[in-house]
Amino acid sequence: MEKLSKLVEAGSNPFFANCEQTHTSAQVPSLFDESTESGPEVSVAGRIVVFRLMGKATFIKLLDRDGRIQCYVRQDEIGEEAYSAFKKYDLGDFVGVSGPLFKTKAGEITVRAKSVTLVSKSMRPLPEKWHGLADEDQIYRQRYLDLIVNDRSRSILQARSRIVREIREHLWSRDFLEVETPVFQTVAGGAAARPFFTRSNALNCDFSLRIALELPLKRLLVGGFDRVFEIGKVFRNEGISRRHSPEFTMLEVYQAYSDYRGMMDLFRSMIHRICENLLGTYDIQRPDGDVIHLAGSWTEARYKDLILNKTQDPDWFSRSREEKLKRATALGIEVDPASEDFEITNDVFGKLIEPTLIQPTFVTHLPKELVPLAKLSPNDPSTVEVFELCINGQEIAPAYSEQNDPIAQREAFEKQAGEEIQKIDHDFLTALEHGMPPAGGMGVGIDRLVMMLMGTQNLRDTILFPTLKPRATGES
RNA sequence: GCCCGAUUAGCUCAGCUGGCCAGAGCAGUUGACUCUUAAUCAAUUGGUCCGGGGUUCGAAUCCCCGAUCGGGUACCA
Repeated sequence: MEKLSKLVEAGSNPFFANCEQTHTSAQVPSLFDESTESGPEVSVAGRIVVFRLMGKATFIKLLDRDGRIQCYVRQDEIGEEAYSAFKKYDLGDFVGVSGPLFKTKAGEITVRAKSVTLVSKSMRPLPEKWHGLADEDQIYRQRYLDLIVNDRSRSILQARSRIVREIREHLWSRDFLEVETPVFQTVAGGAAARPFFTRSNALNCDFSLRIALELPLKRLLVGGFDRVFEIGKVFRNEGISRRHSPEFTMLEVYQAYSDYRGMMDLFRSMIHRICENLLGTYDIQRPDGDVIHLAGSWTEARYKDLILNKTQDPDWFSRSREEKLKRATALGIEVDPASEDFEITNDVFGKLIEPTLIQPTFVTHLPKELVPLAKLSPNDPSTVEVFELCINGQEIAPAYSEQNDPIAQREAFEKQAGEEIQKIDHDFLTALEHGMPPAGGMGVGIDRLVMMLMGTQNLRDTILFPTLKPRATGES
């Protein structure tokens, strides 16, 4: 603060200044010619994150969008007056540095400053340079500080953006149309979750925020857009945890004249593309040391077989509700005693099987009660034509052969609405009655996908600004 | 929602069997230093020990209430 007013008194307000950036920290090393031990003149710019002053010469490091670049500033090269002004710069200030390249004794390619310009002053100190910022609350509340000092956070969040870009390019290249559908919905459908509500003054009515993208996208199938996808935020007013965020990003894809098996190929090829173009590996290291192998064609397993295998009970599915309840409890899981038959079985799946599916596994033939929007399996009408892809012990992507029979769809909705207090989207049913082509559809939780690919343990590490409780008072 | 844990300088943390002034490193400030890599060396500033109440001659430390955060758990096809 005092420094700033001194600067202004001295007639140089840094906030009026700007500078050139011809290259980034990542581009500079490739410009250096090892044979001549020299490089061209460059202009780099960034925030000072290292400041090592040694009398009449100083090393600084600038942080730009690609990382860090070292600069060497000498009094005899920028002049006495400029150097004494430079010495007053602080960690955290933004500067531009221009000059040729050289290699230090330690072998680091460095910009030898011919000029240094202060372009923005930092009036608050940076977090500790060695330990970085560790306070989790502050990491999320002041993400900008986290990004400055914690390289891991930077790379995860940059990777997220690049992953989404690969997904888009993959789908574009297969002639999918990217669309945007409404966040405000009169009936929040396509999933079962408590919605958030908001109000329109102009229309004098209440809206839910969407909990899924599904129903509007299927209307587009009816309308003849037979390959569509959307990447967007959905909102669920439920608990927050390491794996749950109230707003999160979904990809939903619908492809007519395909089915859930087509979605398998689509998703696998998408992940393989990311491995190849971005990660440079098909093996993902988990924090616990396990490795997820994404190469190849991935395992398939029937829901029923997984259950029978886990319960070690060949008669599981013919047992009574009470008997299942007893046995599930004996396996060491908590089950709501009021649960329906299929819910008990699904608790066994969710609590005992899913967490163990670290390697990619397509779980197929789910019981129809769990999935009201999918087609029944022709061979076994108690199951549906779907897969639930589990990787990293989490459900990453469910996909269906989408239900396009309006009568069957209405029945499934009514059954669901009877159990839970849920409204039926009648307009969607009307749309189905106009005819929807057979289609495969898939939903992908982008945040969880990034979590898996980046090997992080907390969903919030993949979200730039996670939802937090507002600060009670004042500012720091 | 419930159960555990945490909260001390701008940041990272120590101190917690109740007892001389609440400490260190980094950052800041002042000085020395023309190849540093957590630069080094010397000096120095900085505290509502999360808030409130209680026990006690005495509380950062023990007890109660509250706030915030984290972990687990529940809800979430």
